[in-house]
Amino acid sequence: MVKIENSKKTIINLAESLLQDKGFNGFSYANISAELGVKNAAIHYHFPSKEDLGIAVIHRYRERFKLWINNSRVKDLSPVDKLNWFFSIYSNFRADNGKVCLVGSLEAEFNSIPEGLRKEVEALHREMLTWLESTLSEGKEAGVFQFNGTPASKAALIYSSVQGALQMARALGTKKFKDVIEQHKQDLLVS
Amino acid sequence: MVKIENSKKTIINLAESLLQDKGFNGFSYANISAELGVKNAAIHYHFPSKEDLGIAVIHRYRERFKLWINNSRVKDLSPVDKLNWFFSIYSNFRADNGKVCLVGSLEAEFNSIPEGLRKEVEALHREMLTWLESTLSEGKEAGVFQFNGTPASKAALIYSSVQGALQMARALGTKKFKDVIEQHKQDLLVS
DNA sequence: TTGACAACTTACTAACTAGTAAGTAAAATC
DNA sequence: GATTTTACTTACTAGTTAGTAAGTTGTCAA
Repeated sequence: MVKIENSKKTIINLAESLLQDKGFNGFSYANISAELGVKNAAIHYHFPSKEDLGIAVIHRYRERFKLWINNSRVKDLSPVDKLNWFFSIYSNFRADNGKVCLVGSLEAEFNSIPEGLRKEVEALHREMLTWLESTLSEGKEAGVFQFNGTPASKAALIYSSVQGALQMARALGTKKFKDVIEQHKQDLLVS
Repeated sequence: MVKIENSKKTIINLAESLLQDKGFNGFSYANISAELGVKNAAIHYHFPSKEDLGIAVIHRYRERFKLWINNSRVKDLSPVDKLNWFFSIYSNFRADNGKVCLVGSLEAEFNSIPEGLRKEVEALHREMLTWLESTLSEGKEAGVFQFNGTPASKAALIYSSVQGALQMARALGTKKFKDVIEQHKQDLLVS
């Protein structure tokens, strides 16, 4: 009998990677079990349904994001550095590896994924938008960001753009993604 | 024997709708044949493989986009109205019906779709970006648009944002999409 | 040392997937 | 009027999917 080390964590890691790579409808339990050298029933033991597995991936990401933004290494940054940190989540490793945002991947397939997973995606999206909004607000008040409109709609613009740009990078290359990030900075930063 | 009227066109219509709704890996030939009241082999007669069908959908969209932008009803518009026309493609009917951009849908699943389809998606994306870039360029020269950076990267920003915002609308509602469009106008238009 | 429990395997199912080969009916062409 | 072509149906396949029930093994606690 093959024992998986840190089974739950290892399975979630793999599922997260597959989600970003192939999408929810693009991977199967067989992909995971084959990779780990176990039978598919071993995956079902930990996550009875695919919906459970998907939810676990997003839930962990929500917890992680909450930890990040409340950790002093992010919380105490200047608004400009907070924004750079946010962009770096996607620039380092994701765009270069053809991976996309979990939220974007699942929202693209939103009408063909289970109900419970949709709720989880919605919650994550709201949480990330809320953080981005308050960061923009903070920066505007501090006089380092300039933009018209509300912080909420500017946050929605930036977030949706990052989401779309990661997908764009797959077809048109990483450079396009980096161009978009630079453009956001030019639009936003007071020079 | 049930005869489909305008069979090829009707099948492509349905496939396009399913693509925008469920994604490439989220629909099957059975969905289409059931909807039309025929057998799945009837669909295979017109489009031997699913890749063929996907390519046909994107190819038709490319032709349609080319016709639109070369038609005087769009070509002769002012830059501002061209941009409004572009936004209206997505505002009217797509965002409200939970449908997303074809390009976005397929790029989100890029690593789990057939090779030939990827090429077609890439071509469509390039064509749309090129048009948007030249529209932005035209508007900047005419003094009706204001933005830093190159028209190319501003075009990539706007396009990726529309793509992401359509996906966002599914989880967070249509209003969020409309906020993003308004924000783009505020960012861009000379007041 | 025993028993309980966790983490698997074995072996299976029912439903669905894209795709095919051969047959049929109606319409168009000769 | 005969023949060819188009657009389907019938009937099937091999592979994959998520999911389950029952059995096995290794570990840890009493």
